[in-house]
Amino acid sequence: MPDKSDFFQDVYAVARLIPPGMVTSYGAIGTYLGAARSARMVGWAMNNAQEQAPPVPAHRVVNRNGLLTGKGHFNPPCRMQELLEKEGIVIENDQIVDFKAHFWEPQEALKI
DNA sequence: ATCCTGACTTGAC
DNA sequence: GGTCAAGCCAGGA
Repeated sequence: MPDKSDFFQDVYAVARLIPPGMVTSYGAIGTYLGAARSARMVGWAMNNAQEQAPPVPAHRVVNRNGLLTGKGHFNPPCRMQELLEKEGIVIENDQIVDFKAHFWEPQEALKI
């Protein structure tokens, strides 16, 4: 059934596990999946995530800088920022304020 | 088949 | 501390 690699499904699964008000980085997911050097694939997976039936909170996934790099890839751009702000995350200049405090690590959430 | 690009990360200067 | 360059895998031309 896996049209795409299971890696993609795994990325979606982890992304959906991200609790509201929390954000994570592509590398964090990649590292958890064992693809630390393939953070780009995580981003590519997110591109398909928009077509996935179960909505994937891609807006909770940002780069290691806490910068909303994928903002322009959303259906309506800037939607990402609004969604994050709606969840209580403060964003300034397309960058998450106190990103470290809102950082969510799959390895920690899924218990080591 | 090659070359380039891309929602990234890390190491080095 | 910021900036540059290389590495990474997949997809499109």
